[in-house]
Amino acid sequence: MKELTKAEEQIMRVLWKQEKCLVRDIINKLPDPKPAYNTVATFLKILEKKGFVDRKAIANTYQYFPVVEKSKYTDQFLKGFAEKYFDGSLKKMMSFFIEKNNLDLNEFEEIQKLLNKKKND
Amino acid sequence: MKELTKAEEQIMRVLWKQEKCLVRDIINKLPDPKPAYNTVATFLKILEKKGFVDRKAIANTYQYFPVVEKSKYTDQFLKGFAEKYFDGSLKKMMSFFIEKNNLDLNEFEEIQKLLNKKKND
DNA sequence: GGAGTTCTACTAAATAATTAGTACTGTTGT
DNA sequence: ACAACAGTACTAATTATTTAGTAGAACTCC
Repeated sequence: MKELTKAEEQIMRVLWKQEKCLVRDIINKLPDPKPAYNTVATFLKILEKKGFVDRKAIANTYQYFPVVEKSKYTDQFLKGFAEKYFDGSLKKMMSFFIEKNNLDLNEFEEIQKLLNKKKND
Repeated sequence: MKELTKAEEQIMRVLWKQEKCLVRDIINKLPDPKPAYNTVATFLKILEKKGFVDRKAIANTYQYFPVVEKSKYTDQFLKGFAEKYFDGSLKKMMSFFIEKNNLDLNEFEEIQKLLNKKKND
């Protein structure tokens, strides 16, 4: 799976949220200043070539939709990040979160519950 | 704090590991194909301007060292990532790890221990 | 049935990131 | 003192990324 550049990523994030979109829909979801229609169309073409999106002819236009799942992308990305910054250890990365970021008590407990559940699988 | 581009990041990672380096040391640590001396020197200049590194005259050359801590950078980076992909919720991001990645039993327990310790602070 | 509108394909301009050359400065060993 | 070497500053070439224009196809609605 290739990497996404920043602009490509922004469009993928819209697509992941909406599941399927016309070019116009994507523009509407993007923050101001809105890019030109063709700018978005160009990125969709790039993303299609990279294998991140596909499209379906519908009425007199195309509907675009993600081919790579968001969770697959984030998973790979975070693993890559752990590789680079935490000796490839997800445990170290999680420990870093726990140490560094103040989760509130509820959140701690929810995570613990989840851990217990997982542990018994 | 600014963002690092890929090439800049690679140099920072050497610097974070070594703490202080001459240009030559950095080149030695980089994987083949090794970049030209001047390539590295250029990036160090950029990084200096961006406020990520500083340098000290030593003997007849300069010694470079990081000014931004690695943990500060990763922390900010991961928060930004959580922002974009997990509605800003670190808890969601951690849950994602737990669901997705198979930590082994030991790792689970270590994380739990850490959580307990933190909870009682 | 043609003026206006909407979309696509193709292309290209603008900007950012990456890589390294050249010229100069100072150091070293003889 | 000076040839050979190492480092630095300045500059420039190359490539990747971002942005959007232009031309043409197709539909739309008097």
